[in-house]
Amino acid sequence: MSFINELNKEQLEAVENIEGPNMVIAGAGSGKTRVLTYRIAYMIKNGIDPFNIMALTFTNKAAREMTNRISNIIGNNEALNITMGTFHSVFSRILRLNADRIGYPSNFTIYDSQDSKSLIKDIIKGLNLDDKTYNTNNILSRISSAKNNLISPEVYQADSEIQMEDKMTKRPEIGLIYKTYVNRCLNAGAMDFDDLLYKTNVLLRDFPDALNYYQQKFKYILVDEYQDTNYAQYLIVKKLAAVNENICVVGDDAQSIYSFRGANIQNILNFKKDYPDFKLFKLEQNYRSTKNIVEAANGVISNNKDQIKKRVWTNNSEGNKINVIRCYSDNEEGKIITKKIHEIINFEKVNFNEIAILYRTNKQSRAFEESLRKLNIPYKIYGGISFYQRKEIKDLLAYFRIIANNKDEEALKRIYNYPKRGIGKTSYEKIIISAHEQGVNNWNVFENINEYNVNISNGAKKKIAEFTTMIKSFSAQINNKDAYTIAKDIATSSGILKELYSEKDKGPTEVEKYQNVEELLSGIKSFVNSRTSKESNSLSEFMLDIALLTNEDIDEKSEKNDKNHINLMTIHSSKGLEYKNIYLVGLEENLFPSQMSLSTRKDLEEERRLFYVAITRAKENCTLSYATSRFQWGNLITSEPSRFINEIEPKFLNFEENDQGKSRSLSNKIRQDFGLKTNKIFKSNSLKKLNDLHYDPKINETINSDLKVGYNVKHNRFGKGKITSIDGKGANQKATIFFPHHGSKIVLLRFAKLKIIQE
DNA sequence: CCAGTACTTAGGTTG
DNA sequence: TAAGTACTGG
Repeated sequence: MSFINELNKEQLEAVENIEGPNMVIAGAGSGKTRVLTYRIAYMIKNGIDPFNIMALTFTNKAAREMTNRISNIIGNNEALNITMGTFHSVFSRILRLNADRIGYPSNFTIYDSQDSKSLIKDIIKGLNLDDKTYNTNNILSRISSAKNNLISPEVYQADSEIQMEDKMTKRPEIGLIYKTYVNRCLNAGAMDFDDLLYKTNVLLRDFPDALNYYQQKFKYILVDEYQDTNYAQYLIVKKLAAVNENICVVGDDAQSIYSFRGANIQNILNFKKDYPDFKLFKLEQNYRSTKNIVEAANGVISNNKDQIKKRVWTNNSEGNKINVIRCYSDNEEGKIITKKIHEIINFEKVNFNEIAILYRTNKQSRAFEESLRKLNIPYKIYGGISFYQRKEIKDLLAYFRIIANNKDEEALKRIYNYPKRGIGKTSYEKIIISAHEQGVNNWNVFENINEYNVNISNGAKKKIAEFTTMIKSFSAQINNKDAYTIAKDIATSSGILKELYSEKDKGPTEVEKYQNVEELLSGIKSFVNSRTSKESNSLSEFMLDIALLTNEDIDEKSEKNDKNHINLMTIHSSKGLEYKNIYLVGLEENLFPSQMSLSTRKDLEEERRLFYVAITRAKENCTLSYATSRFQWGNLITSEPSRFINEIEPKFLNFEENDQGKSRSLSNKIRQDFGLKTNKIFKSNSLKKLNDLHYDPKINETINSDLKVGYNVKHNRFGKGKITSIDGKGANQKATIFFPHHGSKIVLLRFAKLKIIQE
């Protein structure tokens, strides 16, 4: 293998030490992926059977890319025999093989977080608890963190410390909710994301033969992004590696950004306790970024107390300073950044795919999306709602789910009356109550509606019988027909296709829904075509890890996957990626760092690591921007620049003038801003005050100064009308408009998108 | 049971 | 703002 000249000394050592416990601490841009791929290729070249290797990655995409790269290095398809993927996907497969041992059917459903939330909401309602004290999201994250720490409902309810915490927050029944939730999932033959890790631990704990089998099988274990593993993941790895101790973990404590998901930075710090004779390799040379970027990032991260000692350095050129741009509003930020991008594309001939806009929260993408569209710059938004999460897709999938697994309660809830078939919510609720009284699954009552004494009309009972007959007839066929044939049948017989087809003329959203369903069906068709004769092409097979796929996984497979676009994503999803030009936007206090992270050092340090991750994505140019005002839930809030800008040494920064308002934004004035601290949040009732003081006509383009009394305008909802008066100033400006069909209305100009009609 | 409407409330990152 | 829920009258 000719890799020796492609690796530096430390990298080479990390590649060649394949026995025993190893930890690779890999600074940003230090060639971590290269080390991992070469290491695995080296193992295979040295006679290790790929079937004995397990490599756990952070995303499915990373796993696919690594498999390809290894194949290229070793020159054959052996890499396909490595067990490689995310924790969730690898262990969901193992769980399916062993499902009967832990009381699950092998075709168990995987509940996504929508399903989990909906179930928890149900339980809270069923227990007659106040849904404000028992906030669904809070409860779910509490349950999730219990599972990630392998705390069972019984332990949860018995643990005095936990009980104390819940009493303090006046939610003593969380334990009961947790217990009910677990039972309902078991009853429905469903696992949520956390169960995939939790139940794997149960399997390895309670079934020594299974543990032994997988210990023998996975003689070599590699874990990427180890800093982002949680306790449940840690323990799985520890158990599997216990016999052979050929374990290699790779990570960077400075890039740990998933504690909200239970990730425990201690896992990386504790490695030496579990494996006292471990070897440590530090990759500190950064090959990605310029000196300015590397050193600016080092300075920022040094503000954190908890970290492994290392000094990331680079031989690359000094490069440009980091630009800082001030904007007046979120919309202006969108326009200015987009304009900058437009310029480098046109004048510096930068390719679209060398550019990324990174933000803290998904909703920030909107302003950029709009401006990019106006300038005709192709872009792709990563993350956001996955294809499989769309309502129309989930509805059809719910049919597939319940056909594969009749007990899937969340699927039943979605579709018992979709499309409308005359089974009302009241009837459904009566059935649930009856099922709970009898201690059976909801489906049991559905399929035997006449045997249970449920007080609903005979008409409704008849509809229910028709519905269950349909589902059962499909269930009977599911293993005899290929996925596409049966999926198409279901889409037709259920009435979904007809329903969506008939709504198509309502508007573009409806057309899109129909197209999405068509796309799902054609995806199933190509799934069927791609299967060899040895592989199952059933619908159940297709459904196996649908819940674990992200948009990126889907795009990757699709042929129209055109990479020539600029990239928009959250900082979290930018992990592991690099771009020549990074635009890091929304650098404001309370947004980044997020308001929720301000109360503890631990949370704030994680935000700082997130900031560190963000700037180290940049190879050559990094631009930071912030807006001094921003719309949030219909209210305008003012904001101060993020403290993180201040944490970069000034010698690395270049405060750029915002050329949309040169006269207003002198760089020394920007610096003054940094002295200010807390944000003032203006709620609706104090909006007036704000407008009188701060209003800038350029703040929001929707305010149309061209409007005058007497103009004929068109309103989205009310149609044509005539302006009879305009009053108020700035953002509070409103018009009274007379609409022939709706009478006189007063509208806020900043919300009403009025079009002037030329007479 | 259903459709249209008024009201409420959302804290953020993901497999 | 936007999404989801509760209410109301057909």
